[in-house]
Amino acid sequence: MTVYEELVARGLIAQVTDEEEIKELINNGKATFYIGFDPTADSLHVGHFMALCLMKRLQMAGNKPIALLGGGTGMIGDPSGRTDMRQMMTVETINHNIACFKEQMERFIDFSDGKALLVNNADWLTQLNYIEMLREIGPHFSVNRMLAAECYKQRLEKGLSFFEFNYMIMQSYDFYVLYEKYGCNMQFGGDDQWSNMLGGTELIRRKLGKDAYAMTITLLLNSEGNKMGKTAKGAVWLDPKKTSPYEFYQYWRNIADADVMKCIRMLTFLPLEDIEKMSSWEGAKLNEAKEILAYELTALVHGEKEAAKAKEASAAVFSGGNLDNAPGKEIGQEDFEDNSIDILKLLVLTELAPSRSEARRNVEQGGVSVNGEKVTDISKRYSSEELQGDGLLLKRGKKKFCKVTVK
RNA sequence: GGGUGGUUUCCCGAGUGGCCAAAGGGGGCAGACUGUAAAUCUGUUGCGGAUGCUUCGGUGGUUCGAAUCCACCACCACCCA
Repeated sequence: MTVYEELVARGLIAQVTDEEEIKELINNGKATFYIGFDPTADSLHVGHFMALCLMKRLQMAGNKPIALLGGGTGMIGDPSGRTDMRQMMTVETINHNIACFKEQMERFIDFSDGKALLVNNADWLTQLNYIEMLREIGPHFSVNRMLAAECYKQRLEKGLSFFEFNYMIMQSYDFYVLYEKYGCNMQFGGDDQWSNMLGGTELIRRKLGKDAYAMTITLLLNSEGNKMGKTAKGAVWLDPKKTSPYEFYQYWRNIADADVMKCIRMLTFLPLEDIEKMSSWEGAKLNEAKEILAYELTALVHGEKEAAKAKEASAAVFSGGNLDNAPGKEIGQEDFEDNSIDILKLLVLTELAPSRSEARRNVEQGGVSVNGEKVTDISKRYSSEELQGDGLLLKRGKKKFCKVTVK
């Protein structure tokens, strides 16, 4: 099976500019392609992860990836598919984020010996001279056409500033620069990037009379049509300090039935034959698929060891067993009053509840238990002796646990 | 530059002087049911143990009392230039 066929089979490809050409290039390792990452946060998330996996797949097939960090484009912010403007970031924040991205990317992609490149578009975008720039590439863009682009639709109703409108031009210019500098002949990106990417291929054609190609990756949506990898509290991060391996594992373990197979197909590296076998699983059996998905992804992102720990902790917490790896929290002597601590404070300290009010509600509604026993008294206190040794296993709701011990 | 409309709690959106911590919906959380799924039903959803405290773009003002009235400022949308 060729790489291209595999990508199709996994449902990763959304749109392509020229299917035959792209097949030919990537199947034969002749593509030099780039994917852009704007440094919008201090960690990559699941959406980026898909892009990185794609890079890896193509790299394994002999193609050369370029990871483009958006130190320049990040100064503007992509308005595609958004209803409001992104918050402008300071240069310091952008640089910090870039450093974080770099570190995480190096764990996935092999950048040694020029097998892949890591570049920052701030290197050329910030050097541009406004007038020169306008004369050089301005004539190649039609405002009429830009406005017709799907990605601006929402913004044309809510308002789009000239500032953001330029994003597409910057991204197109990136592609052009990379083509000239590194012979980059292909761009990949999320499906929401389609318009921006076409801008690039068109600019290259108009300026250089050469063909370049673009391909978008299917956005990972759940059965309700929302982007995956997002929780009420925000994104599911790849940085273990922001989303612990346990939380990461749990996110995938709790996925909806309708989405499991799609995720396994799109996100894991399991062979397609194995995935085929799983696709007939139904009902409770699907739970096994969820375990596999959670384990595989956690292993890819955090390593086998962390994945095994997360799996064990989950098993322990949900069906009994060794709790050593369960999420835990140590509290200090200073948190005690008269050598004891009340249940609400424990819930807040362990971050199982965001505030005492919320914690109180949880207790009142019968959602809190300690060492398996339901707690209904909001003024219940625990002495520091009770927290010695193995500590207490606090549980809020069905899925949130924390083992509290004293320092 | 001129005009009109707007800015409400996580989001949408009601509220136009006291009965407002603020309707309704979405989302979240908890409970029941289950398979750590979905659907459904119930409760809950600013902070605080409580008398209470802090919120309705910002700043001042009117009033016994303001999310609601006035002034100025900021931001946004639409229309006219």
